Amino acid sequence: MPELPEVETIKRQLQRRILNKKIVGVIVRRKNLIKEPSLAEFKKKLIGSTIDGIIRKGKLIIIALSQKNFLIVHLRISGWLEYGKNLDKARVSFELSNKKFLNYMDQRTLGELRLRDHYKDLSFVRTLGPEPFKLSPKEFHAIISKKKTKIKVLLLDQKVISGIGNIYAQEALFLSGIDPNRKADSINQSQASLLLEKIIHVLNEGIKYGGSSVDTYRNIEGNKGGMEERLKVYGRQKLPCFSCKSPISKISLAGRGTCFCPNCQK
DNA sequence: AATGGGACCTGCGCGC
DNA sequence: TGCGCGCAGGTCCCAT
Repeated sequence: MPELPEVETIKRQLQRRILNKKIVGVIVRRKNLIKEPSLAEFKKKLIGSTIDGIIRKGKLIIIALSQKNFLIVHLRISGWLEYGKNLDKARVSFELSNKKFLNYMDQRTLGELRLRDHYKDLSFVRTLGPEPFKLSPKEFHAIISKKKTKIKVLLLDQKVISGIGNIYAQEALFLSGIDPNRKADSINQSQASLLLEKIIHVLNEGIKYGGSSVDTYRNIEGNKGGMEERLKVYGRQKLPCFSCKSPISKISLAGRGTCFCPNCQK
């Protein structure tokens, strides 16, 4: 999915486009994406609501509504939001008061939409770890030095640190010269500081270039991001490392493809 | 506690 | 061309 930079890009565009608009209609083409409440309640409560604010928590988009409830969108792997015409391919479309539509797109339909009175009590939100931007190098080292799992797997654990996904984890490890197989507790303070710095760097680059569109991801205008062409290791298996020219390896860690340079990352 | 596998889904590109 | 396979940005759940 959309990782933190993609979701942040969406959030910023939504703030420009849909703030203060009223929802006047809801078209649900794929019912099982609506996790709560019932489909009828979902539509009934949404229609007539005004969009008061857009919040991002980790990889979640939360749309604050005038009737003191929240539309919580988890894009999972292949979701994105597209603003404009009513799209037939959209899984869910929200009709707005300005005759435009906010379309929930999702090839694999693994995403989740919820309408709730609160979002902070959602278990996924409650257990969300801190975002990298908020951590000091010392705090980050303290967190990872307590874990024996592989560092790459740890970076993907939203309960430990939130916002990082499979692309940016690989990029940050490459930039800090750390082998994704390393046990987290084997990383010393100076390496942890470098890793945190690179995590923040790649996330900020991702935001700056509007996210990575390696596959389905689009921003709300339907355009691709610009970050995918700046990725250093993701998807570059067998190609020469940008730093040392030796071929990039690809392995599987916790069921996720993982590219790295065995020569540069120790 | 850590690890691996499968589940949830659709659709693309590849080799045969 | 058609078909089967592997793979894809996430997360949860279960067994070992």
